[in-house]
Amino acid sequence: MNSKKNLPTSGPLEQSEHERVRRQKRDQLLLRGIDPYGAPFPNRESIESLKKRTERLTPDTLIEPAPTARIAGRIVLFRKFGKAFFATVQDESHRFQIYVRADLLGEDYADLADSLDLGDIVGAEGVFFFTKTGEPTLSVTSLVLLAKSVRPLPDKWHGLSDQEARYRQRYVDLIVTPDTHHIFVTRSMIVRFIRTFMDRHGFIEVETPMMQPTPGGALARPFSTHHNALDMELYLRIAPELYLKRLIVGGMTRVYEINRNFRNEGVSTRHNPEFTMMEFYAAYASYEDLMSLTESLLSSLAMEIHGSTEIQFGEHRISLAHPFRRISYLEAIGDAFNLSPEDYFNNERLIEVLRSKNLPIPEARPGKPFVADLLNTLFELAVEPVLIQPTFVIGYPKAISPLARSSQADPEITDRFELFVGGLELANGFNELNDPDEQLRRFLSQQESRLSGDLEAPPPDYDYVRALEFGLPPTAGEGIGIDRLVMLLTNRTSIRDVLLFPLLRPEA
RNA sequence: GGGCCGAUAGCUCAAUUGGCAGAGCAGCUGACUCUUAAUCAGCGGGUUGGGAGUUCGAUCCUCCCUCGGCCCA
Repeated sequence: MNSKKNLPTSGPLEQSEHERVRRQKRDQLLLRGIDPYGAPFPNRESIESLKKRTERLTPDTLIEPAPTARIAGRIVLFRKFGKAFFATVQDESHRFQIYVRADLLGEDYADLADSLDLGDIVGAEGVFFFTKTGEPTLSVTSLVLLAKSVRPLPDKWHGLSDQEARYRQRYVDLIVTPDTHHIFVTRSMIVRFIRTFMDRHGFIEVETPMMQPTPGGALARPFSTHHNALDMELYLRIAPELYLKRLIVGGMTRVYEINRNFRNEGVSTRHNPEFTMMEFYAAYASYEDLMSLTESLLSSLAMEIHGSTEIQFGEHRISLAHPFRRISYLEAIGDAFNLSPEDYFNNERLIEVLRSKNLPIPEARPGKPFVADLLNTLFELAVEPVLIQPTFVIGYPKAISPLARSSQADPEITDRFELFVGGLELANGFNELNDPDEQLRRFLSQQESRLSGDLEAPPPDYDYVRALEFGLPPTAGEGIGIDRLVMLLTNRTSIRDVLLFPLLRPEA
């Protein structure tokens, strides 16, 4: 039996000496009639606002009466003297120094000063002044403890560098890592900008089911769950696609949705089981229109976030100025491997190339065109990694694009594009299939793959076919991976750095 | 799924052919009413991720497990 288990504790977690000391301080405060988890602190001014309000003052121009202020935040630095102390208070990512003197606080000083710790949350009221060294400071006339922190913060200088701890205890990471706070503020700005952009372009934002009786709109394994009252199986959506197109049938001409998709797949620096996508559909438009819209969105977004269309991503300098480069899928592969057009769909030739480059040969999968996997392997290994500057890949063969509409000019090619930036697949768009009979045939063919073991093939959605039978106008649709876009614009190579709470295994 | 790397005090990190596990910050005690990573003096703090093996002796070597990071698939 661990001796620590015998010590007083309010929870199941073991306590360090630090915690025991802090809990004792907290209990002392209670005995003196001070609530360590104080009341609300109304009419508080943010430190950001206080700094803005006083930023033009200098020690020479500060005249009586000096401004007063009422702020609140967490003590992140603490410099104590005999009967006075300086503390740095943090509110959001902003910091302000307060100066607390026994002779100004009277009896309150002794009660509080001895029991304050780094990490405590306080409210302070006082008068603005400059110290000898010119630091803007609040001379405190009233100080209240708003929340006692009974766990010590990480090293005030080194912060939290253990990646695992930063993901698992994001609350601590946010307190001590200004960069982390900044990423999520930026993420919010990005999403807000996209919404405004889409609204300005005549799209309306909609919300469609996250729980679907028939998962569809992508090739991926879904998460499943159960609805008790209706006693039915439901699936967390892998894409909103089929619902959004139903809305186009219903007469909405431009819709978008920014929300989570769920795919029951592995976790990596580029994949999280739940991730955020924007999907949007425009009736009467073509995938060419969507490419233009995407170029415009990305370059104006870069201007908004960075004040420039030039951004840094890892070792690369990337220009998001439009237009973006366009290349053909097959030609890109052909160029990389010195193939002639008659080799493009020749399985033996493609396998030969893979062998010669010592690349893995994919296994044939039931119900899936083998050539698609061969081409994709070549594409992913030789083409994607070098697509650093924004590039639209177009001209995808029908064999690897089961959801897209065939081109009128060349039935073997689809009217589809994918956008790559910094080696990341960022967007995927195409002209939508609107022939209900062809749609049904593709559903049934996918059903066959499904029955022969392809767990990524979705089941037929007969209601969607019925919707198409009422008539879907020619429509172009696109999905943009929001997490990857945030990675790009915040220069992060792991998706976990742009998710507040990435999925991790349970703690040991 | 595979390879490499990592897990030591609350945090950041040391250490030992295999021989009492150390520092800085944080904490505690004391001094100090203009500091800003405050300073000065003193003190306490460890199941070295978990388990097994080898050994007189394991934080260190071997094996298994857990969690994470990076790369590959």
